Amino acid sequence: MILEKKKMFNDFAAAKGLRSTRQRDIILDIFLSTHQHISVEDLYFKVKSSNPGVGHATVYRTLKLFVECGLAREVLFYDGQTRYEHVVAGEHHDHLVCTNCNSIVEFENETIEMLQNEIAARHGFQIKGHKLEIYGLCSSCRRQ
Amino acid sequence: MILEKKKMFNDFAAAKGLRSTRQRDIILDIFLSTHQHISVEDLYFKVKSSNPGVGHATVYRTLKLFVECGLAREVLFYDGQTRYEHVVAGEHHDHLVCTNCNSIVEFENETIEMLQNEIAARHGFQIKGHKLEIYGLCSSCRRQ
DNA sequence: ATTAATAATGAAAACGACTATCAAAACCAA
DNA sequence: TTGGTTTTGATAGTCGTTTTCATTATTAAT
Ligand SMILES: [Mn+2]
Ligand SMILES: [Mn+2]
Ligand SMILES: [Zn+2]
Ligand SMILES: [Zn+2]
Repeated sequence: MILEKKKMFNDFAAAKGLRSTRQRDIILDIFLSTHQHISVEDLYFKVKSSNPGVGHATVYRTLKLFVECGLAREVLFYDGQTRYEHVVAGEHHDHLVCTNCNSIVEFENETIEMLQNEIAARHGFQIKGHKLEIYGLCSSCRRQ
Repeated sequence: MILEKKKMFNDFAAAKGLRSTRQRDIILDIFLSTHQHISVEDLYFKVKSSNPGVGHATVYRTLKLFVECGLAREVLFYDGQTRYEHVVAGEHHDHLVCTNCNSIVEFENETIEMLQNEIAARHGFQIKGHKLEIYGLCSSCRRQ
């Protein structure tokens, strides 16, 4: 799984004529070891803790490469920070976001996806992507 | 319609113990005269053109009051600017956004709204709001 | 009307996430 | 090795927005 993704990035880099660097390897390793919607800042701190030399800008730059090669997806939940999540091949999901504790639940809904296609078609749009987020209070925040 | 909305704001302000100011009246007038998803910057320039004295910060502050009182809704389409649109009582819509020319088409879909409620209920969420944006190429941008 | 308390304003500075710059370092093909 | 090219990281800059704070306006009480 992880090796597979590393290969994915290496192939992408090779095809693009990118050089192989220690920094990109480190950032990929650490990104692959994280779960769910990590902010650039958090990833940067994780990287720094084991590799103090790595710079801010490199983390930003490298995450964009991950998106370009299909390893990561940019997610924005309006706390003003860009987050990245892992792309799982053939999978797509949207998010329930708790406005109190910021916890996130992922969900999939075929019907909604289908309806979106219909809506786009009806308006002559060629869909490139979409963003569906449901905001509210998660079950544990409701109780308190 | 416009008088109704002005009353709405006045009532809100009174209930909140806000003072009535020339600036807030001006900004409300001009906001009510605009259409669809205006950015703070654009509204600020509109305000300035007839009332050069009004400050940047006041426009930002006042728009937040409009949202709080239910007159306006914040919309973010990821060009990095916050936009505001008019709230029409009892109406809700989502957006198709052209990634090429930035044009926006509004749509409503009962089924999707219903499915969102189901999804939230299934996960124990109490919905506060949602955001559904479909990104793609509009019909005229497709042709070119 | 005058006053006094307090809220609102606007110019300017600060903020925060991100991007650009650029000299130094790393990479890699020859 | 060498040398051309890419990448890096410190730092400065950008941009939308928020904060600060001295000044001004509003309002309720006199
Ligand atoms: Mn997710
Ligand atoms: Mn709209
Ligand atoms: Zn919660
Ligand atoms: Zn278009």
